[in-house]
Amino acid sequence: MTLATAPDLSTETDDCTDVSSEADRQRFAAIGRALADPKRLCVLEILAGGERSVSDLSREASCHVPNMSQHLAVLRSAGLVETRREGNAVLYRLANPHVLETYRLIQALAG
Amino acid sequence: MTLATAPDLSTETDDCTDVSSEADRQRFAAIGRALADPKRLCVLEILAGGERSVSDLSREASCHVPNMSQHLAVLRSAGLVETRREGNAVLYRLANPHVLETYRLIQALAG
DNA sequence: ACGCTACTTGCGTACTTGCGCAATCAATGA
DNA sequence: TCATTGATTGCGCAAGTACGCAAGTAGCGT
Repeated sequence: MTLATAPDLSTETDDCTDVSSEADRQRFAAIGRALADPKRLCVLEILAGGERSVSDLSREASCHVPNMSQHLAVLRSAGLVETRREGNAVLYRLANPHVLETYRLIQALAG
Repeated sequence: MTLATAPDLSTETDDCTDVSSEADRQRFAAIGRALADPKRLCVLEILAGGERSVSDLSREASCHVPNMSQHLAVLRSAGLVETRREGNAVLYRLANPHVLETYRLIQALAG
């Protein structure tokens, strides 16, 4: 019906004509959701400058600590950031360089 | 307070210590939101194989046409897909190669 | 004009998310 | 042990989102 080039990629177990399973797409979407909030993107930008505590982050992103903690939980469960404790403080950092790379690409898309 | 490397990037007009303005992050987040749904990711995968009509897409992604139309509207307003009319049909395609590249990176992140 | 097919929009409902606030947990120091 | 600082969790509400269904719009053929 379309004149489209075609469905070449086959051998799929799923409804969708392509590479990923629905479960996979669910995981990818979770990452999308983590990247779907300006405050969380702000956090990524700050963390690009290095490890920060929750209170640092909430100060620099101007939001209340509990709210920041929730945003960080989203980022963490998406695997975009990791933590370590240092005494009283919990320090957050980017999980790996791909995170920033992905964010840069999104910025380019919005360009 | 942290031992973190520091706030080097300065000269910002904004609350956040980094490169983007809040308005920019809002636009980036809109792209994140567009990527935050499995069905929309499915659409991107299908469109990676070439232009498709709305009814093609809804069949291949197994969802009802009006629902698909709404998902496509989200993708379109995020600038991820573009359309052209061909007679009765509206054909959707990826707006540019960066879209797929970004999606691949997200998949890698989820890896 | 009509009907037909393809797509979009509007509306109601169920579900999810972001946020502030209060309460709680965790680590340190007196 | 108790107080203090730092972070997380639970709760309630407002706002946003996904979906199905019905209604509306757009192009094509008769």
